[in-house]
Formats: sequence, C-alpha cells, structure tokens
Amino acid sequence: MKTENFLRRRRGRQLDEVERLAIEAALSEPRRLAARQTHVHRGVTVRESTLLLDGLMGRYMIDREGNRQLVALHLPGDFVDLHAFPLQHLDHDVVTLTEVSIATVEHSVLTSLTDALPHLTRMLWFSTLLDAAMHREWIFRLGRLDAAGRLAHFLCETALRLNAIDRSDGLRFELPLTQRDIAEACGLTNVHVSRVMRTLRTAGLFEVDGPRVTVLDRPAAWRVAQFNPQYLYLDDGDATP
Amino acid sequence: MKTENFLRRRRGRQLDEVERLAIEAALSEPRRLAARQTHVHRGVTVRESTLLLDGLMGRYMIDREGNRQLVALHLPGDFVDLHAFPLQHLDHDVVTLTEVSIATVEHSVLTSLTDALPHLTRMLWFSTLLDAAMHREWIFRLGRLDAAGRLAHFLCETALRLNAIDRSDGLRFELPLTQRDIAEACGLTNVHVSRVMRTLRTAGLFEVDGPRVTVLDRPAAWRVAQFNPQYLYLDDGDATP
DNA sequence: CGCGATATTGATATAGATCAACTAATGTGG
DNA sequence: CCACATTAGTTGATCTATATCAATATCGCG
Repeated sequence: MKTENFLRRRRGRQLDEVERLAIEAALSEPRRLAARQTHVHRGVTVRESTLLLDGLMGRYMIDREGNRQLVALHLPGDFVDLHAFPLQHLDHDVVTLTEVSIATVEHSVLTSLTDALPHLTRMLWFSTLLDAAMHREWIFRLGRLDAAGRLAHFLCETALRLNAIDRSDGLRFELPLTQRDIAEACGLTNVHVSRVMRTLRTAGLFEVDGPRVTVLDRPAAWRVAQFNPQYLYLDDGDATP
Repeated sequence: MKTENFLRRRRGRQLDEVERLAIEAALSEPRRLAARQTHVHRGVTVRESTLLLDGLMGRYMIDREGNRQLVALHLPGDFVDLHAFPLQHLDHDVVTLTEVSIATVEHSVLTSLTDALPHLTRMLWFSTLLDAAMHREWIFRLGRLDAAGRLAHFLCETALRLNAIDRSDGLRFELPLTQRDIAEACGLTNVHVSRVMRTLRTAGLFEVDGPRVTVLDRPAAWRVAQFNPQYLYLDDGDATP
C-alpha cells in the first residue's frame, strides 16, 4: 500500500476505496534514491510528481553565495512536489536528505484523475495546502521566535508529524539530520544550533543523542516554541499537550 | 467584472469564458469593509471564501505577547482565503489593512463548481499554490536576508504584483502601509525599518514619500534583495530586470 | 589506524532590538 | 478655529542575540 501514509491521521480527509485504488494504480513501482541528491531542479518543467514512501526529503531556496534555506522537510507519506502539478515548474530545488524510497505519478495521469474524481482532487489540493500552512508557521518561526524557540518549534512539529505516521510516540523519534541541516531550516548557523541545542538539553526540554531525539518536557517545549499544532490539521488526540 | 484581476498576467492560466462566468455568477455583490478589521478569525469554521476587489488585506500569525507576523499581503484580484475551502478553518487571522471592497463565494457553491469544472478547479488550486510559492520566498527572505535585503525584497515583490494588476508601471506605486506593517512583514522592528529605509533611500535604490514608493534603481534593488521573480509565475516581459 | 565529516568550545564582532525622547502630521471636540 | 490627543516617523544611546572566525574534539568508516 504505497499510499498508506498519505493524509494519514489528518482530520476527516480520508480517501475512499475508489480514490485510493486510482492513485495506487497511477503510482510507479517504488524506486530508491541515494542520500543528498537533487531530485528536482528549480525552473525545470516537471512531468511527474513524487510520493515519498520512506526516508527524508527537503525543499531548498539557495542564495547568491550558495547558502541554503530549507523551506520544507518531507516525511514518508508526503506528496513532495505535487505543487509542480498545477505550477508546472518549481521555484526551488527538491533534495533527498537520506536514502529514500519513492513512487511517482505522471502529470498526464493526474490530469485524468482530477478530471474524473473531484473529491480526490480536493484531497490532493488539501495536501498541498497543508504544506502552505506549514510554510506559514515557518514564516512565523523565523520572523518572531529566537533561536531556542525556533529549534524547539522545529522539533515539536517534527515529533507530531512523525507521530501521525507511526514513526514516533510523539516524544521519541529518529531524526537523521545534521546540525547544519537544522540550521538551514531555522535560519541559524550550525555553530549556534550546537550551542542552543545544549541549552535546550540542560534545561531538560529535549534529549538529543545523535539522531535520536526525545521530548522530555512537552509542555515546556511547546511553551518556548509557542507551539500550537492546529495548523497540522491532525486528528484530535494527536494534538493535545 | 469582479474577476478581472484574478490570475491576471499569470503565465498561461487564463480562465475560459464558461469558467469565468461560472465564478462571476457564484460571487456575491461587492461589499465594503472598513480598514483594520479582522475578517476571518483563526480556528473558526468558514463557509465562504473572499475575493479581494480593491484595497489591501493581510494574513497574520500572532505570538503569545501579541506580536504579529504578517505571512501574506493580499492585493486586488487575490482570492484571499480560498485556502479555507479545502482546509475548512484557517490557522491564522485575515485582516483588512485599508478600506476594501470584496465579494464572497459560498463553499457549497465552490464544491459544485469544482465537481463540474475540473480545469477551473486546477486554476483555483494554482492560485493557492501561488500563495504557497510566495510563502516560501518569505521564508527565504526571513531566513537568509539582512534587513536591507528583506525590505528591498518586499518592495520588489510588491512592485511586480501591483504591476500585474495595472496598479503600477513596475517602478512606481502606492503602498498605504505603515512602517509597523512592513516591520511585521519582514520580522523587524518599526524603528529598524525606519533606519534601513533611509539607507535604501540614500543609496538611491528607492524613493519613499509617504505611501508613494518609487524603485529608482531596479537592478541594484534586485541585487540586494537577491530577487528572482520566477516564483510569481508572471507573463514573460513582466519579469525581466 | 587515520581521514573526512560533524560537533563543540572560545574569543570577538556586529546587526538589530530596546528604551526613550522628540517631531510631524492628522484628527477631534469644545 | 484652536487646544489637545493620537498616530506615525525619526534619531540617539545602549544592550544583546547571533554571526563569524578559529581551534579542538569526536565519530563513523574504509
């Protein structure tokens, strides 16, 4: 079931059997991609979209000096570049962060599917707007939070998203990112991430042991992050402190 | 023609006559709203979406101390809260910045329209993804640019967006925002906006006279802003330095 | 074992925040 | 029409969070 994690535990957004089978049929066989490869280059017309089955991917904007800003982190079940279906080409790069497994759908097939199945279209639309909602939260994070708040916010968000796909109990999870990756997500330097991570650790909010992250004090973490998971549109029960 | 500015000058995204008439018929009579009113409150289930006909609106996230972060600025022709159609409720507030004129569509009508007109659905979808593309650019702006770059970027973006709806020649335009508004968009304080605006003025990049903004040196402005308008998906010709 | 990538720590520099005073413009009620 | 209040913008002085630069430590791995 390649779509098992797609829209998983998103409040009231289940696909019916016909819709799910239609997408499953449209998806290519799973493929593996190595870590740290650019999968979609900005500006290039794309003719298929990618469903992430396993591993992590990211979307990047790059400045003149080559500094990268992560604008989205993608987890299994995310339709990574579905944006490219209405947009036709992307304004940013899509990159693998770990080794990943993906399946793809041709845009021509998506056009047929969306011609025939309007409710499915709205669910696909919804999934891209979930990305937009996360974008907005990232804008808030960068515009209004200090370094500790940004890191805590990033970790709280990731914890709940992984929980929704049963990759976490909401507190403990694997996050195979470097501090540089996290810095690129949070608009900080890797040096400062290292320092602030330690203060979060010594404050008893998080435990970080390599890629293994544990939320030790969720209420306190949510407080410094000013975290309110409403924007993730999760099932009730996954989104209470 | 209430939809005259909707998707105006967006490369290859015109509505056909049937689609345009369908939306026109679905739109309410224009209404006026006073400046600085919250039009949609976060979390409240909304049953209609708003097309902005004239004036400026914004979308805000608010932190614990009441500091606001603008996450989107909306101009005439924008379907301000179309996101709420698939999402059902918003994770942020929608506010009028000036006196505005709006027309609304019931979500129930949008459901019928999108059941019947798949291409129209994809165009509506596209328009929300344009917002998402702008969100990403704002993440980049906040994460990777300094204050001068952020202000220049904000002004360059606004210049081109206003140009697309014939409210500017791409260089000169009215922007009835306070420095506090701009600060809330760019993750800065109003004091710092004041100072950096002056440096942009003395550097000969912009002239700002109350709400009247002129881009004096567009190549230089684009350079400090690291501005690349690809993400606005404008007609060719509107997007060349 | 040794090498490249990652993380940590220290010293210093700086962009932007904060606090406060002042000015200019706009509006309001008597 | 004036006195006064309100809002927006400007300028200055100081403070602080984060960047930058540089050295060292640690880890995974061929």
